[in-house]
Amino acid sequence: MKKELEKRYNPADAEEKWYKFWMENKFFHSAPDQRTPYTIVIPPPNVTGVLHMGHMLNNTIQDILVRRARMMGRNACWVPGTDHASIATEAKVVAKLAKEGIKKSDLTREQFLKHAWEWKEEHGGVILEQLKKLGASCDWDRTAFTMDGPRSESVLKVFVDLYRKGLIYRGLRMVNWDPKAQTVLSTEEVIYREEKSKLYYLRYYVADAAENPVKPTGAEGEVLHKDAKGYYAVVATTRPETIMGDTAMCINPKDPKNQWLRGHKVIVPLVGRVIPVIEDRYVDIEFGTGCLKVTPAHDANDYALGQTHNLEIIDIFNPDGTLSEAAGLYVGQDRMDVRKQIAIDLENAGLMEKIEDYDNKVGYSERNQDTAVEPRLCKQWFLSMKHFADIALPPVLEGKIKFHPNKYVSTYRNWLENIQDWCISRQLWWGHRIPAYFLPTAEGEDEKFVVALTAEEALVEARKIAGFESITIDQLRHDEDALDTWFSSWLWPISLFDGINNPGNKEINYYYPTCDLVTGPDIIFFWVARMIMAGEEYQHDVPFRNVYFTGIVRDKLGRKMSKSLGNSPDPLKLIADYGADGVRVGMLLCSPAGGDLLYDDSLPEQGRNFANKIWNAFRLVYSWDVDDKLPQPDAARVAIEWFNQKLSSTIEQLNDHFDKFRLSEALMTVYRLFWDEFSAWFLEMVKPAYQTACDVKTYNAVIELFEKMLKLLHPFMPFITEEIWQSIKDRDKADSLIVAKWPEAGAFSEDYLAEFENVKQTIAEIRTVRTDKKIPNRDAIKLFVNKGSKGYNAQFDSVLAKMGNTESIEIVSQKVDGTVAFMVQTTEFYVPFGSNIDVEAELAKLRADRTYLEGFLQSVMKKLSNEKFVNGAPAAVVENERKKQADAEAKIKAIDEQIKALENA
RNA sequence: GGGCGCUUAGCUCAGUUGGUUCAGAGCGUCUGCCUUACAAGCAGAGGGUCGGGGGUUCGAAUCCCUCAGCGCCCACCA
Repeated sequence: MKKELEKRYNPADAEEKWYKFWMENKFFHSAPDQRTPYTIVIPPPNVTGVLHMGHMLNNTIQDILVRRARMMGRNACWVPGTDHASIATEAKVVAKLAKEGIKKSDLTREQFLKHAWEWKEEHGGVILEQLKKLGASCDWDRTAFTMDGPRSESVLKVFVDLYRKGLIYRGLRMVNWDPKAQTVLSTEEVIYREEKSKLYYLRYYVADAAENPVKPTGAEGEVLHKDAKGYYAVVATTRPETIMGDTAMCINPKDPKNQWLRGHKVIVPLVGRVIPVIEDRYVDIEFGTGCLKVTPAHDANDYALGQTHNLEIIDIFNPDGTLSEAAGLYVGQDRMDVRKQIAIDLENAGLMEKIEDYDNKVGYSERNQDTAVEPRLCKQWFLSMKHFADIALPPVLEGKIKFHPNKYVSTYRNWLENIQDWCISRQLWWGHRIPAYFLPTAEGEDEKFVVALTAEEALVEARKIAGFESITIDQLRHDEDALDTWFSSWLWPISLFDGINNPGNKEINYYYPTCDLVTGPDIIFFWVARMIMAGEEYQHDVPFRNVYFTGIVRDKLGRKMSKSLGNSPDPLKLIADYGADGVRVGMLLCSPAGGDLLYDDSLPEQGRNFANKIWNAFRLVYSWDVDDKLPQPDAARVAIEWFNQKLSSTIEQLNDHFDKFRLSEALMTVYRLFWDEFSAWFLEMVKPAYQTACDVKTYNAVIELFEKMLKLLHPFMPFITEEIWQSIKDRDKADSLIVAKWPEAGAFSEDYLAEFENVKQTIAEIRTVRTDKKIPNRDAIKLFVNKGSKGYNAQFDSVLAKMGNTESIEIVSQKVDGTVAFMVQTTEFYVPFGSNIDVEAELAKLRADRTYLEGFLQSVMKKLSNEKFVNGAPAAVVENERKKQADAEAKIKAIDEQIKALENA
């Protein structure tokens, strides 16, 4: 006895049941074999992160690709994992400790890391559990972590290797300092924001007027400032708090305004330090007053100037952004507070010329967007990028790696062609500790270090250095810094298969290069480009063939989803409300590659409704009784033939969409196929009459077609399709839709399908007549067909009869009295109107149609009477126009006859 | 300042090399239906001079120029 099915699909039970089933049967697991591999590595989410809408979109897409590949017979391997996310995780641990009253600075490295690992164990991997709810078919046996054993070992080995290749070096550079996290950042990690700020004009009095009197040069446009205290220069700055670090003032040698300052010395306001006026063409004559204060320790350009002009460097900040002893003033106060205070003090001292409003760009840490980044002079580890740019550019330009959408190729090239060296050291503990060991050196002596995998190896290296032959391991000081997180991420497609530690092993040989990478364009530099570099360097091959860039998930108003705006829905709640399948469909419905997704609850709702539609189609078929003695109705025979062809044609389109990564369109193609063609047309055509059974031939065909539909739907909606797959007929225990074979497109004829569209149109017209003339659906009608050239084919009569509920279909040669007419292509159909007919309304409609056709005909005639067109256009196009002409003329003639008939009636 | 991209129906987007009635889809809107799979549904309907202007062509949403608006990335203008 068949069980009673719920009227609405209930996702919760099915999702849990089938995910468990897939796991137990190891359908997600992959091991190298004879099949062609299909590999995706997950963009590892932060280990302590939680699922957000961006992950939902990204992982839905990956799962769709993986599931389809699996059904295509590929050995699908989707490797999951998490990222240690050095800076973000360390910040979380620091914050957590702070709540408990523990300061990081009071802990040893070991103590801190213990807390961090505890935190990781507690919160780590939650996000992976959440992905399971979404239906992600990852090979969980392969779950990796960027800081686990094999990955850490890979990172260190690569560091040592690149150092030995001379590509990693240590250098004193102006770097970006995050005073909150107290670490340096790479240039890529700094994001600039436009801000309303102030431009302060400060007075720098001439210091040496006594021995070197100020002499106006008389140059045209010269600007001299003088008051009771003497001559002074005016310097415009956005950062008055840095004047304690000023060691020069700079003018452009060609600036007429400031010629008189040449060779003088000026006094830094408040500070009282006497500094030289230097000249450099770097200074923009047009900006401000043309006078620039030079603070070599706190601005990259000023630093360059300092190098050129041999200026003293005074670092006035502590690592936490407060003023240091070196500043002399405001010591211990925060730089932002000092900015406000010093403006007041300068004003009071009569040293402020004026203050103007100014739009400025300020750099912030990508991870910590409330603290401005401070340029700071530091010794750090760098990776020389020229070599990597050289090897990473060709595969993308030559199309060995394809970007979807393609426009990001320009972005990629632009970045690589202007690449800067990568600062890879971070002043953090949570991360891969840099395998460098410093040797003891005297004060003021240049640092000495060795790079090696372990302290023991470092010792061996160190002892080779003259003067250190008898050094002990305790005397080596392991570098305190950790590596940038991306220095491990860039190895991900290799390190997941242990290709660094075990070059050429079976796994790396089989799975590498991976196939598709799905990620956001915001990490094209951080991650995508660098993976290509690492891939070319260590595998001598690309890490992936295709990169699918997802858009950003925004709210309905186009705002980025964020915690602070509170406009981001909870993904797990969405899954609970709409079902995982519903949410997946919703995410994909309107997200073209590279295009932003404007999320709205109506999207998963549409997905849920679609799931329900599928469910009810199943309920219908499920409810049929089968009678093997019944003959197959002709309508069913025709319907099956038609749908087979329709299906084949759609599979071709669908595969094409997949091949071109047009996933939204792929989904929409299946959506329409199921809803419109399969449900609204096909099932209605084969549906047995009320309380009658279905013949066995039709039933079997319907089940088979339904199965094919389920296969096409499965990548998008894995749960409901598996649920129905398992219920629609008896199966072996381990049979599963997830490993079913993707349907192949059979033969089909475009002409046949087009002809069938005429049948559908005829049925639609009959329905319209029924509605207009208030003829109930249950009343059978007579249908007359005026023999026409196209638009009617008797082979579809059975379908026409069933769907239109006709009692007869009769060929006639002229309009039948007491009928209304409609036209499909050039064929006229007549349906008797039961009761009254509104002649005037009918005439008005016909005349409107006629007017339209007249206009259409005229435009066609215009083309055909144009000799240039007839001679210039391809014959097929011209022929087509002739057909259009004939059709239009035939239609007009028919309408005229109808009008005449009505007028006479 | 440099580079890239976008502008098609109320909304989100398709529209491949110019040429089938090419002006489309989904959603929304409107009308009528609780028809025995599904009201989370069914049957229909309306809606756009393809951002403006100019050009090439027999023919332009599609190619070229120009203007306007929007978005993204890069860049040291204090």
